[in-house]
Amino acid sequence: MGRVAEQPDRRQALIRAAFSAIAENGFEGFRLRPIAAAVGIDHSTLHHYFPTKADLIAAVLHHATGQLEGTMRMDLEPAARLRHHLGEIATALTAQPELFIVLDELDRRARRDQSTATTIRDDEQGWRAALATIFEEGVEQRAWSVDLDVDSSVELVIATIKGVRLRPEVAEPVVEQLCGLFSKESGS
Amino acid sequence: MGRVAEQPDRRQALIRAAFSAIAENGFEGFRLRPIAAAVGIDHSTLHHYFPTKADLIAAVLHHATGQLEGTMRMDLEPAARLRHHLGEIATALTAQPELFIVLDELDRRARRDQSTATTIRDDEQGWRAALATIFEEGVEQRAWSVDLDVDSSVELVIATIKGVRLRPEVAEPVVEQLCGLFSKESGS
Amino acid sequence: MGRVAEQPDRRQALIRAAFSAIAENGFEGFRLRPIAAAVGIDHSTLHHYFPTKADLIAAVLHHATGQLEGTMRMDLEPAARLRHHLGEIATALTAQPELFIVLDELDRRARRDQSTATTIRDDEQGWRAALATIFEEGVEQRAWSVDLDVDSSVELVIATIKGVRLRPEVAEPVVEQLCGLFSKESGS
Amino acid sequence: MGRVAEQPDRRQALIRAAFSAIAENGFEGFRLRPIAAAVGIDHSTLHHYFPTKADLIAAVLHHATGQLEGTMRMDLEPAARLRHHLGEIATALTAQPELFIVLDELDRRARRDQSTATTIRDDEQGWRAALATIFEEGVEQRAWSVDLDVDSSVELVIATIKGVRLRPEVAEPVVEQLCGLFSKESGS
DNA sequence: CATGAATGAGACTTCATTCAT
DNA sequence: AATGAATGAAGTCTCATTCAT
Repeated sequence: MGRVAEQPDRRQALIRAAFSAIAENGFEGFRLRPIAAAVGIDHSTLHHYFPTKADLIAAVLHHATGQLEGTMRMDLEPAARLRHHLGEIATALTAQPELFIVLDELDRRARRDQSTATTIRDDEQGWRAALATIFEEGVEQRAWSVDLDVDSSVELVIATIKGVRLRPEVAEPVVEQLCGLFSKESGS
Repeated sequence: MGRVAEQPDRRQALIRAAFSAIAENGFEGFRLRPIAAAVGIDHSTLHHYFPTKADLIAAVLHHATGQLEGTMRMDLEPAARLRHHLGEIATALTAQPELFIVLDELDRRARRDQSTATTIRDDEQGWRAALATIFEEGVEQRAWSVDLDVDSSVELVIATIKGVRLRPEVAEPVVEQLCGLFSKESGS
Repeated sequence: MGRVAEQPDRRQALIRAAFSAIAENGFEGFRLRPIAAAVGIDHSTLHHYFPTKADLIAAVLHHATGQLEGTMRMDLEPAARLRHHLGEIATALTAQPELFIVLDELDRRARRDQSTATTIRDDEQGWRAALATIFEEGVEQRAWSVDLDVDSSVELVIATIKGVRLRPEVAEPVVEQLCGLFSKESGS
Repeated sequence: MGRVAEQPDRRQALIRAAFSAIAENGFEGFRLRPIAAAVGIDHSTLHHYFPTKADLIAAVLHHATGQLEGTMRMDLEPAARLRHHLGEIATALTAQPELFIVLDELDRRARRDQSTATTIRDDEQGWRAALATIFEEGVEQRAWSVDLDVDSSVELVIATIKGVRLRPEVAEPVVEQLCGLFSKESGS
C-alpha cells in the first residue's frame, strides 16, 4: 500500500546477481560485496534481504532448480519421449550454460550441506519419476533393445546428464548415442 | 639420527594431507594452516616445500591423476574388456571414495584454472584412446548391439563415470546397465 | 550522541598517526598495526578508511606537502625577501622537525615510486617559481654580488635546504651564510 | 693452507651485491635472500660471512665510505681548489650514481642507528677538515667575495652536496654557481 | 664451508557480520 | 529500508635467523 516501501524485485535482483556470480566463479570465489555492488546497494543492506550468506545461497538454489523445466511429451511413445526429453536437455545445456554450471556447483555443495542435498533430492524426485515411467512403459511395450532394469536406467540417464555438464559441446551426440543404445529399431 | 632429518618425505605427507582435506571440504574450505598442522609442522614451513598454495594444489593434482590406474585387459574381447574396465572403476568408486571426490573437485576447478584443465585433459588422453580402441575393435567385430559412433560412445562412457561420482552407491548397477546396452548378446 | 558516530575525523587522526610514525621510524619501519592502535581502532578498520597501505601513504604525502607553507614577503626587496624566506625555513626546521623528516623520507621514496615523485614535483613547482622570481628581480636590480644564473641558483637553494634537513642544528647559520654570499652589500 | 677453504672474495662479492641492491631498492626493499642468490650461495651460508643483517649493512657502509675519495689539489689556490674539488664530486655524481644513492640511504639510516651515525660522522671528519682548511686559507688570503664564516661555509658546502644527490642532473651547474658565489673575481 | 629444513613473529589484506543511526 | 563504521577471525605469504648435518 505504501508507495515508498518495498522494492519488490530487490530480492530477485540479488538472487540473479548471485546466480551469475556463482556461474562465473563458482562457490570458491563467491563473495557478498560484489553482489550488493552489482545491484547498486550497500553490502550491509544485503543483509536485510538475506541475513546470512547461506540464506542467499538457499534462494539461489530455489531459483536454479525452479528454472529447470523439461517438458515431457506424454503423447509420444516411450522411446521417442526419451529422445525428445534428452534432446531438450542437450539443447538447454548450450542455451543456458549458466544454469547447468550453477546446478553442477550445487551438487558439489550438497556433499557437505545437508539442506542443499535435501532440496536437490526433493527437486529431482519429479524427474526420477518421469524417467521411471518412460522406462516402465517401454518395458511393457517391449520397446527397448534389451532387458533393462528400470532403476538403473534412470540413474544411468541422470549420471550421463550430470557428467556431460562438464562438456556441453559433446552433449548432443552423447545423448543421441545413449538413446540409440536404448532404442530397439537399430542394431542387428 | 638427528631429529631434524628423519622425515624423508614431508612433501608426500603434505600432499596426502592436502588430498584428504580437499576430499573432506572441497576447495571451498581448503586452508593451508590445517594441512601444516596435520603433518605437525609450522605453517610457514609448508611454504618451504610449496612456495604457494597453487603449487600445493598442483602437486595434489598430479598425485590424484597418477593414482587412477585402471587396467585394460587387452586379452579380452571388446565387450568383455569394457565390462571389466567399468567394473573396476565402479569398485574403485566405493573403495577409494576420496580419490573420486578429489577428481570431481578438480574437474570443477578446471573450469576456471587453465593449468588444471590442461593437466586433466592430458591425463585423460590415455583413457580416451583406450576406450576408443575398445569401440573400434568392437565395430570391426560387429560386437555391439547397434551401429554406434566411436567418439560419442567414448564421451558417453566418460560422462557416465563422471556423473556417477556423485552417487557411488549406484555406480555398479549403472555401469552394468550401460554395458548391457552396448553388448549384443542380450536383447529381446 | 551514540558511541559510534562521535569520531568526526578518524581519517585525520590516522593520517596524523601515520605521519608521526614515519617521522619516527621512516618508511622502513612503517607498519599499519601500530597506526591503528595509536588511534584506538582495530587494524582491519583502518582498511575501511584506507583500503591499502599505499593509500594511507598517499594521504600522508598530501598532508605533509600541504603543511609546508612558507610565506613570501613580496613587499621586500629580492635579497631581503630571500633572507626572510630562508630564515623562515630554518626556523621551521627546528620548530617542526617531524615535517622535514617526513618530507625527507618522501624524497627518498620518490626515487622508486613514480606517483610520489609526481606529487612532490608538482608541489615544488610553486616554490621553484617563487625562487626564480626572486633571482630574476634581483638580476634586474643588480642586487646580487655576482652575475648569477637564475635556474642554477634556484636549484642551489633547494639543494641546500634539502641537504640541511639532515642537520637542523646548523640550518640557521648555513642559510645565513648562503644569503650572505648572494647579497651585494657585504664583501671585502 | 688448505686449498679447499676460503673463498677470499665471497665477502667482497656479497658486499658488492648488497651495495647494488641498496642502490636499486633502498633499505626499504633490502632482503638477504636475493643477495645470497646473486652471489650463487644458499641464503643460510650468507650468515657464515655476516651473522646478521646489520653486519652486512655495516660492511656495505665501510665499502661505500671507503669508495669516496675526492682528491684535494693542495697545490691550487683556495678558490681553485674548492672549484676543482666540487667539480670532481659533481662528475662523480653522474659517473657513480649508485655510490651516492647508497650514501644517501645511509644518511637516512643514521638518523635511527647510532653506530651508522658514528661511522659516517667519523668518515666525514677528514672531509670537513679539508674544507675548513680551504676556507681558512682563503680568508687569510682575502680570496673570498665576502666575510664568510668558516664553519658555516663548510656546512653549506656539505648540505649542498648532500641535497643535490637527489638531482644529479643539476649537480654541475649548482656547484658551479656555488663556487661563483664564493669567488671574488666576479661580481660588480 | 655449505646446506636445507625449520621456525616464529609478523606483514598486509579480506570477509561476513553486527550495530547505531 | 538503508547505511557506514567497526570488528575479529582468518587467510596467504615473507623474512631473518638457527640448527643439525
